[in-house]
Amino acid sequence: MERSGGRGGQPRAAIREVVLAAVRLFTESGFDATTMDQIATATGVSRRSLFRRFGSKEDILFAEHDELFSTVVRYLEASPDEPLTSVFSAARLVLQGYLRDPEITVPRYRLVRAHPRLRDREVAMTARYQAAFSSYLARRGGGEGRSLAAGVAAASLISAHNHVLRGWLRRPEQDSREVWAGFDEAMDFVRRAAEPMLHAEREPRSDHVLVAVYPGGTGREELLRRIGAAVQDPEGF
Amino acid sequence: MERSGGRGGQPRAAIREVVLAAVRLFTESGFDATTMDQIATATGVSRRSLFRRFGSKEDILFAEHDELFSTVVRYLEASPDEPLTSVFSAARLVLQGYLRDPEITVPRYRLVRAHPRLRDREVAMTARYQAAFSSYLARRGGGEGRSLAAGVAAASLISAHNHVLRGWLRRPEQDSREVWAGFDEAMDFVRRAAEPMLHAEREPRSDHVLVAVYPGGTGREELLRRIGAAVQDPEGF
DNA sequence: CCCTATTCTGACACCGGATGCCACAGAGAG
DNA sequence: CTCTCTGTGGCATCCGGTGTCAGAATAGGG
Repeated sequence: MERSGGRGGQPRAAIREVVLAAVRLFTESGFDATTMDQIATATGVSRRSLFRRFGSKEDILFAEHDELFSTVVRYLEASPDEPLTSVFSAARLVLQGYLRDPEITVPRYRLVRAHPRLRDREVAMTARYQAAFSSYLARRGGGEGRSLAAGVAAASLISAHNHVLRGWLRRPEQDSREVWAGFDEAMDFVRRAAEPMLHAEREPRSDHVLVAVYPGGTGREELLRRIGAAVQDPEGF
Repeated sequence: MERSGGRGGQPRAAIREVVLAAVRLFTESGFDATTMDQIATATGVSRRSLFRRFGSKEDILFAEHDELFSTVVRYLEASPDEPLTSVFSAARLVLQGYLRDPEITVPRYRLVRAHPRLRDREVAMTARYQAAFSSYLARRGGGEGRSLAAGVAAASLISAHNHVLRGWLRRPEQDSREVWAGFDEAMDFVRRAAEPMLHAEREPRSDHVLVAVYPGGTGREELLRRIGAAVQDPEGF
C-alpha cells in the first residue's frame, strides 16, 4: 500500500502549489504530453515524492476534489436535519467547493472535457458522491426496503447538481448569485420529485385474470411491461 | 489514432474468445498480476495485436459492453415510441445484454468490485448510457428548457436499472423472472416520478382503446410476442 | 546541547502498459 | 503473376508507477 489516503502529514499550501503548477503545465502542453519529470522539476519536488504524495498523475488534478469529498461526507454524518434536507445542504457544499476555487476547478473542467480518461475520472468522483448520498438516505430514510428510492433520489440530486455546476463551469464569469438561484431552483425541482418517492407506501398487486384494457395512446413498451409483469406469476392462472 | 473504434474488421468469435480467456486469467491471478504477455500467449495472438484490437488491457474486459452500448444507442435513435417509453425499452435492452451473457458479466462484476480502477471504468460506462438517455430525452422531449428534467429523468432511470442489475449480479443463480419482475417494478417507480416532471401537463389521450384477450394457458413469451406485434402497427386497431 | 528514534525525501533500478515503426504475410483486383 | 491494401508480429522506446535503500530532516527525551 503506497497511497497515503488521508495525506494528513503534508502542509496544505505545498499541495496546492503543486496542483496549480500541474494544472498550468497540463493546460499549456496537454495532459499526456506533460511528464511527471516536468512537474517535478517545475515544483522542485522529486518525481518519487510526487508519486508518494499524490499517488498518480491524475490524482494531482483531483487532489483538492478528494479533500472536498471527505469534508462533505463528514458534514453529512454530523448533520442533524431531516435526511433530504441534509443531502441538499451537502450538495450545496459541493457546489460551494467548486465556486470557491475557480483557479483549479475551471481549467480542470476544460481538461476533463478534452480528455476521455480524465472525464471518466471526474464521473467516478461524482459517482462517489452519489453512492455516499444514496447510502445516507437509505440509512436515515425509510430503512431496508427503500434502497431503490434512496438510490433514485440521490441520482436525481447529483444530476441536478451537475446540471447547475456545468452551467457555471462553462461560463465562470457569470454572477454567482445567478448560479445559486439556479441551484435553488434545481433543488426545488428535485425535492418535488424525491419527497413523495421517499415517503410513498407500497401498493398491493392484483391479477388472476388476463384482461388488458389500456388507452390507445399507451406506448408499446408500457403494454409489454404491464402484461409481462402480470403473466410472470403462473399462480395467477 | 491507434484505437479501432468500431472494431468492425474482426470476427466476433475471435474477440469473444480473447475476452473469455482474459476474464479467466484475471479471475485466477488478479487483474494487475496478469500481464498482456500472458494474455497474448494464452490466446495465440501477439501482444502488439492485442493492443491494436482492444486499445488497452481494461478495454479487453469491457469490449463486449462497448458493443452493447452502440447497439442500444442505435436502437434508441430508431425507436418510434414516445420518448420515455423508448428509454425504458433501451434500459430493458441493457439489462438483457447482461443477463444474456453471464459468463462474462458476472466475473467482470466480481473483478470490478475488487478493483477501484475497474470500478471507475464501469461507472464511466453507465455514465455514457446516462448521457445518451439524457440527450435523447432532451431532444425528443419538451425541447430546450427541459434539459434539467431530462437529465434527472435519465439519472433516475439509470439508477433504478443499476439497482436491479446489481441485485442480479450478486446472485446470478436466481430465477430471471424475478429479475424481470424487479425491473418492471423499478421502471414503474421511475415512470411515476419522471412522467410528471417531463410533461408539465398531461397531453390529451387518444380515443382508441386496446383490448387484448387470450387463453390463460398461453405462455408469457407468446403473449408478449403477439401483443408486441399487434401494438407495433397501430393501424390494425 | 547531544544523542536517538521516527519520518520524509531523493536517487536508482525495475516492471509493464502503451505507441511508433518497419518488415512481412495473406486476400483480393487487375 | 504482380500490385495494393490491410492486418500481424517483432523490436525499440517512452513513461507511469513501485520497491528499495541510504541519507537528510525533524522531533523528543535526557
